[in-house]
Amino acid sequence: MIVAMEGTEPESTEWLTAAEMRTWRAFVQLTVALMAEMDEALLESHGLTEGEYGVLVHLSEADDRRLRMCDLASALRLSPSGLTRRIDGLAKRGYVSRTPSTCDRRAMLAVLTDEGMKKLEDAAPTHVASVRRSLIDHLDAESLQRMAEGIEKIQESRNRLGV
Amino acid sequence: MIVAMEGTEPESTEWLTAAEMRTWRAFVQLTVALMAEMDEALLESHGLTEGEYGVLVHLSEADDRRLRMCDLASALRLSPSGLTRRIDGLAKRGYVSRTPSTCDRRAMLAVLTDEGMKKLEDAAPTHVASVRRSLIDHLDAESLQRMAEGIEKIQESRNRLGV
DNA sequence: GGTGGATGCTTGCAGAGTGAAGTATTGCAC
DNA sequence: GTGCAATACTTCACTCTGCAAGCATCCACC
Repeated sequence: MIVAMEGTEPESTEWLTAAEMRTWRAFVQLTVALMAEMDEALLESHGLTEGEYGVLVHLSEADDRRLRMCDLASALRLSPSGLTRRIDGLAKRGYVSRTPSTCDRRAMLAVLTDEGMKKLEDAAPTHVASVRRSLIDHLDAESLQRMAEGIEKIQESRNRLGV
Repeated sequence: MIVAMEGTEPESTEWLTAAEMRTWRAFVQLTVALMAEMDEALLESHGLTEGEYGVLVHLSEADDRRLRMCDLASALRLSPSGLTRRIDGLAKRGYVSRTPSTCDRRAMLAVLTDEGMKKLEDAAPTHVASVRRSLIDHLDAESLQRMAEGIEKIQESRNRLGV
């Protein structure tokens, strides 16, 4: 493969060693599979996409169960228009409502309704079970710990370098 | 948060501990950021999406630089129609061509053109650099090794259980 | 206290993906 | 060999997303 070196020396800054390449590919493959499984499980059992579930989770954790659209959008890494439409869908089903902000009349607040909270409480066990079944149950405590450390290390380093 | 337990006991099969929850969230957050960075870097510098790059990579590694559409689709985890359109785009730019299979007249083969191969060789360093800059350079050799082991372990276990 | 740039949201449009339907071909059962 | 299910691909209709444009509001500066 054209991006992998034959040797195993890690000092190159240009190419990936074969081992690094394998790891990268495995990582990508795993994450794609994981996300697909999460999504399917939740959609099938509760009619929610992972994206919609994410909205409910974020709102449930916010003060007063409400967030400004723009804050929610950046938390979900979604464009403003993307969020508008996602909230449209959730609002139509009664899980979220919109309220204009009193302090900034430009802003809209997305509010988790009681029905939405109920839906979230309903769906959460399915989501958690998926996370367990797809990922966590495949690691013993020590490996899990190490993976967590690795992820933390990456995030730290990335944040430090401002990526 | 409604899916995280307060304690740290790992024995529950229903809920996630707070630590597990943190790890899961960090993982998701990291992967989303990573994929976005990869995609942006490649698109900006070479006008290829990660998906299109994937097509070129797979074809470049295949015998005779060609693959049946259906095999390519499953390798890329893409629906048949999705692949048709993606190949349309690459064919329009001359990187891939289509040839009917001689042995099975239902099948079409996607073939990597010389121009496509050149494009791939051109784009690969960018992709590799992204992988380094976004992920691999943030880990020392030992941590990288551990992460790789963890991913392998997960995949093994998942395969064994037929997930 | 105006005014101009920044900010927040929605809408129109375009791109990429999926699933179902349609067509062509294969291959197994009989 | 004939019939029929399975397979391979494309097209169509739809969804989801982002960008650009448009409108309302805010804020900072004169």
